[in-house]
Amino acid sequence: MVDQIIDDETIEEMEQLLNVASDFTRLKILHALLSGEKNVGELIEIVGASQSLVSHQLQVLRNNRLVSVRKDKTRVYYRLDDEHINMLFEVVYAHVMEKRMKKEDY
Amino acid sequence: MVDQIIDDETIEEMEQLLNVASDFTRLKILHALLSGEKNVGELIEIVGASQSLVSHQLQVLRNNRLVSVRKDKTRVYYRLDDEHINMLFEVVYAHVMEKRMKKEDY
DNA sequence: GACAAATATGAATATACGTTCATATAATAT
DNA sequence: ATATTATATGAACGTATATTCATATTTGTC
Repeated sequence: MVDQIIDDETIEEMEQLLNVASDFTRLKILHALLSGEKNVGELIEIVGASQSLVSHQLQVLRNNRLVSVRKDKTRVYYRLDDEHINMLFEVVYAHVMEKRMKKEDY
Repeated sequence: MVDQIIDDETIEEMEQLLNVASDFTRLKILHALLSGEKNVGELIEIVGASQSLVSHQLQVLRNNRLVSVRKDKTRVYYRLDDEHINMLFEVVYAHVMEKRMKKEDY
């Protein structure tokens, strides 16, 4: 399926998505959202980063449409806007685990 | 499966993998290798980047064990060292395609 | 050994970006 | 209206890294 020719524009878009995903703070946010929507305060708590940092990174996730927003009074709730994020997590997680195995029997 | 608690060390390793994958040149190299092993000269041709750049990026892929190496006389052949790369490609590709659909009916 | 071809490596540069700090905005409550 | 809570935003800084240029290394051939 993917072992066809992929044009450069598509590769660039793939690069873009992977770039957004390849940050510790954003990964923690995405992971937190796997179990359902959370507001910013909750995310700050779970991720363990500063308010400003979490807010900035949420902006990045928003701009790239990985998350969508819902406002309720003063709270802002974020949730995953993409079913593929789950699969992305699965694949990357599986990779990391396998590499860990291989390392053990060096 | 992944909607469990994932410790920070694992997240860091996921970040690391995604970082390696999130580069245009490296993505093109990985994509070229999906169809089978290639030597450096062939990769330079396919990717359309300079000899130095391809060689540098191959080093990054090597260091992170995404590719493995085989030498034959003066040629060096690279191939994917991981079955998950295929799946990673599939997932990211699917994501990009879906986002493209959604954009069309803005 | 000298030379050529294939690949790797090191230094230098420029740019992108993650994080912090300070401040702004928006909504609610008193 | 003021104060408070929740969230967003802008500037500044430091660091990581992609790319280029020049040079080194390795292997094979003459």
